[in-house]
Order: sequence, then structure tokens, then C-alpha cells
Amino acid sequence: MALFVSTYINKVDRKGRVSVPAQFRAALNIPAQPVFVLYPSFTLSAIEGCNVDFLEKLADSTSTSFDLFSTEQEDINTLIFSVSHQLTCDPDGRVVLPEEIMAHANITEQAAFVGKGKTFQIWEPEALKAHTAAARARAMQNRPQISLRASPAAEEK
Amino acid sequence: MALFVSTYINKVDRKGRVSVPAQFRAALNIPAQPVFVLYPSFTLSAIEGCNVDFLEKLADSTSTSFDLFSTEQEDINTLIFSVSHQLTCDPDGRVVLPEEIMAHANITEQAAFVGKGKTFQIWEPEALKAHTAAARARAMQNRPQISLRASPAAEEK
DNA sequence: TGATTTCCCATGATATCCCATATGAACCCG
DNA sequence: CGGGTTCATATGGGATATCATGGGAAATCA
Repeated sequence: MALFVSTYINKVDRKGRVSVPAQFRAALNIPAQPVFVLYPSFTLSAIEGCNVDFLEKLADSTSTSFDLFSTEQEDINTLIFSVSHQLTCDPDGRVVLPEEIMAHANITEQAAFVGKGKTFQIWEPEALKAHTAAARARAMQNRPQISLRASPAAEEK
Repeated sequence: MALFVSTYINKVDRKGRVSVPAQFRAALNIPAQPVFVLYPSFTLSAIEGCNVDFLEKLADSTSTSFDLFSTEQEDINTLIFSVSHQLTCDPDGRVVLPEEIMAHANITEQAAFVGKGKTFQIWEPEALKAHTAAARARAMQNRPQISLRASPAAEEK
């Protein structure tokens, strides 16, 4: 089962290639040629990444005959599948990030791969820092008793 | 399994030929000669596309659930099957789009192939832009939770 | 035979493959 | 315990393959 953990910052070379972290490639569990899907996050300046299985399941669930012609399903399909990209790692474990989603996440020189359990995200490293700080601030506000026990750097991964 | 994702804008040449995106041809998974079906959408100014399997399933589901909405099922049969065209890519991966459906979608110089999961659509690029913007507006306004659910990592606050 | 469609080849741009190198971690062995 | 070595990974660059596209030749049809 795919499990994406930890954060890796890799370089985007002149050709736009970036190494997918070896641990992530392993998590994609198609030994020879890891395949996955990327799409821009709806709510964040980041790229969402997931297994192909996930999108296939979604495709199944949104193409039953009765829903086929509903505006709602049509919109969901439009907003997800049309902006997704199916990618395959090259023999060295790299991929070329598609233009649009690189622009969406403001990625130019470096890409931060962030494990999210069953999925992962790709961030511009500075944007990731800001996002992480904001998330921490929210967590402290919502659960003050946790922040009291935690030392300032303890939740750093 | 066929999965159509991403959006590709290709040129319609003087003979009316268009390259079917290589990824879509692969998704049609009949390696030598990709076969698929096109029909005009009856709700949108677009062309609907799918592989033959999908249409066969649609035929099954519409004929077995005649007890509900029987006139609608009848209409669907009429509106889809009677106006469908089965096409085969030429050796270079191109097809000639039939007159009627090209007119239906107002396609002249460029054709945007849009992945929809198990199916795809073909749009005139400008019309596609407008449709996408409208779909996004509807999704945000009506059911924000749907778009959030659809994104595997988007439950992040 | 004339018109239309399909096939075949050429081309430029781009993406992919393959090899080489650098870095660092784990390992082995003296 | 230390030094060397092997391995996996990330990264760079040149060579090769793929793709979209244009145009001409062959085949098809009426």
C-alpha cells in the first residue's frame, strides 16, 4: 500500500526534470515504471499528487449512467480530469513537471515533495515554509493544551 | 483501463485532420489502430468521445432500466446512438472529424481534447475556456464540499 | 475520370533514454 | 575503531526516439 511520508527538496534542472524521491517511487508500487497523477490543488498554491488507482476509482464513481448527464458530475469531471496529468518516471526516477501546474505552484528551481499519507504534494520550498507556519499557528490556536506541552521545535519533522 | 486526463489543443489542418493526443490513443488500448466513438453533446457545444466498451455499457444500462424514465431512456438512445460516429486513427494517430459534429462544436482551426476520466470531450478552445470558468463558479457556489472531497489531500484546513 | 479519402514519408520540436559524475550513507574488513 | 569500498540516489549532458504537423502519392468511391 502506498504511503508517502517525509519531505524531500529536489532540484529542477534546465530541462524541467525533477527526481521523484526514491521513497515515493517505492510507494507507487509499480516496480518498473512508477506512474502517478498530478493536478493543481483547488485551495492551495501547491500540486496534488496521487496514485492512478485513486483517479480510476473516481472515474468509476462519476460515470454511472444516471449521473452521466448531470451538470454536477460534468463539472466535477471538468475540474479534476481536465487539469490532471498522468506521468511516468523515466529510468532514472525523474519526471518533467507540466507547465501549468508548475506555474500554479510557482515552482522554478526547486520542488519540495511533501508526504501526506496516501497522497503527496509538491510545493515551492518557500511557499511550503509559509504554509507550514500558518498550519502550526492554526493548530496552536485550536488546541491550546497541545501547544502548552509541546516545546517550540518539537513538532518539527 | 482507459483513463483520459489532461487537456491537449491540436491543430486542424487543411484536410480536416487532427492528431489524437498520444496519451488518449494509449488510453484507447488497441495499440495498432485506436478506435473510438464521437457524438455531439446534447447539453453542450462540445463533442463527446469514448471507447466502444463504454458505449456498449451505456447500451446495456439504458435498455435494462427502462422502467424508470423510459421516455428519457428512449431519447438517450436516439440522441446518442443515432448520431454517433465510430472512428479509427490513421497510422499517424490522426482522424478527420465528421462535418456535423465539427459544426456542432464550432470547431474550425483548433480542437481541444479534454480528459473526463472514462470519456473525453472535444471543444473549440475558446468555448472550452468559458465552460471551464462557468463550471468552476458553479462548483464553488453550489457545493464547495464536493470539490473538497474530490481532492484526496484537500481535507487539510 | 474526377473528387475525396487514406496512406506514406519528411521535418522540426520536444521529450525520453542512456551514460557519466557527484554525494552521501551503509557496510565490510583489517 | 578507522579507513576504504560498495551501493543507492540525485543530477548533468549528449544522443536517440516520439510526436504533432505538412505535403505528396496512392487508393477508393461514385
